[in-house]
Amino acid sequence: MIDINLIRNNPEMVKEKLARKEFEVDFTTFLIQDKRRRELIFTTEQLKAEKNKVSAQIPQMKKEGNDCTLLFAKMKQDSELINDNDDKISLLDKEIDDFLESLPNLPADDVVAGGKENNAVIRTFGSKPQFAFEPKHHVDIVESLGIIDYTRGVKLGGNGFWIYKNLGARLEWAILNYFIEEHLKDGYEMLMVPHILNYQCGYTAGQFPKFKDDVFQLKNDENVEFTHFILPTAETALVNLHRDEIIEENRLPFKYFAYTPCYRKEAGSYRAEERGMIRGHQFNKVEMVQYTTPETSEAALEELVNKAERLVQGLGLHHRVSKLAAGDCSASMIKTYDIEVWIPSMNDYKEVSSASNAGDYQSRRGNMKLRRKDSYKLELMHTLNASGLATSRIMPAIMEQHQQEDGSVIIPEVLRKWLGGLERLIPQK
RNA sequence: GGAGAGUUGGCCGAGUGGUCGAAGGCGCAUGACUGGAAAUCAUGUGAGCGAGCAAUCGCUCCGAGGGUUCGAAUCCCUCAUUCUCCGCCA
Repeated sequence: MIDINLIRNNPEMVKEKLARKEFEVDFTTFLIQDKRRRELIFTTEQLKAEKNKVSAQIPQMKKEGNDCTLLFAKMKQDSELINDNDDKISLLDKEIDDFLESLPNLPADDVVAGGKENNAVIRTFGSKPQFAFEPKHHVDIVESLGIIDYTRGVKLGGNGFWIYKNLGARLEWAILNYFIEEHLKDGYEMLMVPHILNYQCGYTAGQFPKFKDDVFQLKNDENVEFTHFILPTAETALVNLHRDEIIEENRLPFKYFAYTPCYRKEAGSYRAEERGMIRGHQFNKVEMVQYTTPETSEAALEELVNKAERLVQGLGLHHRVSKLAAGDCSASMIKTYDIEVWIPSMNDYKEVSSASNAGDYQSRRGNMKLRRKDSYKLELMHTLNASGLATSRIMPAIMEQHQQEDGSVIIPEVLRKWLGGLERLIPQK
């Protein structure tokens, strides 16, 4: 949610910034409704003040034995008028809220306008591996190594699921261990969170109501709207930890991370080129989240993207970092960096981490505040998140970038301690 | 799944229809006292919304939502949640 006062005071500026996110708005109706709402509140509150005043006199009058019948009749009328007005106000509230929550966050000033085509690569690590042989697709590699079972995954869960088996499961776990260990070194607090979340979590994160059909919804009664869903990313949980809380300024920043599987419907997004584990209904991810003061969130974003990048570097994978154009940032975010790893078979870079600053957008939706040390004033916190990392793109990248002519795959050094020192995966007969 | 008891301000806790945004205590802040601290004393100490340049004023909020009433923290209904006991279970 963006600040309603920004729109009241400077609708043109907000309109211009949203346009950079390729979002067209017209504030005419909103501004009229907002004005009407405030007028209604003003007159209704005057009525209430009068009512309260009279109410306070009633015990005294009764004590003195006065007849209150006429007074009660008038009070009843006033109460009905107040109720009518309150109904009108809540209707306006709802319309205004619906409108406000449909607006994406404003992009940062240093984020360029436009869509995906305006994303800018800001740095690159390593270079595209050159193969003296015909490199294989990761699906063929993992099958020949016997570390992923697609067929049986589909048998159990349907299209979009797979099974890590044997050294595949251990490699996946090693990757996650590696991420966890690095985050602990950096002083991030590890959390294990519920995988089933209530609706409000999706709302605070900025994913609902717009993207509520992208998650697996849970409900026991066909006739009611769902109240819970399976988390699509740990961000949805982590960003709700401090919902409806006030945090003393000097306790910030909070730095958390959590490993969870991520469950997504990914309806209709399948393409042949994304075969394998590039896009599944369930994938593993370690997610980082920070809660900061407004003035430190910029620096926190750089810290997060650097952390994520170091993880990819540690695995020796060629990748690049892009700063997204406004229109390619997700709705809640003011600025986003993507880390994309090179997938030879796709001849393309695929996202392994997205590091974003949500500013106060999520905090406003979730009512998350900080109290200033000196002034005791309340302010909205800033929230940031970054994957660190998703394995579903990392595993293919390792398979393809580290593949050898004999069909084996070199295991990155940093992972070996969790695999009993194993240096390479060998094809099964 | 069944039965019972709770949910009040940063925390503890009183309050069962009327002047209660809410006693009392703790904590915290400021001041006095002190060489300094402790103790003590005094004063202050929630959030949201609306009006106002501001000082300030008004409205709303006692788990959430609805209802009864002139009037609800207090009565009724629904839901959430915590605790205790019983049952079932990985």
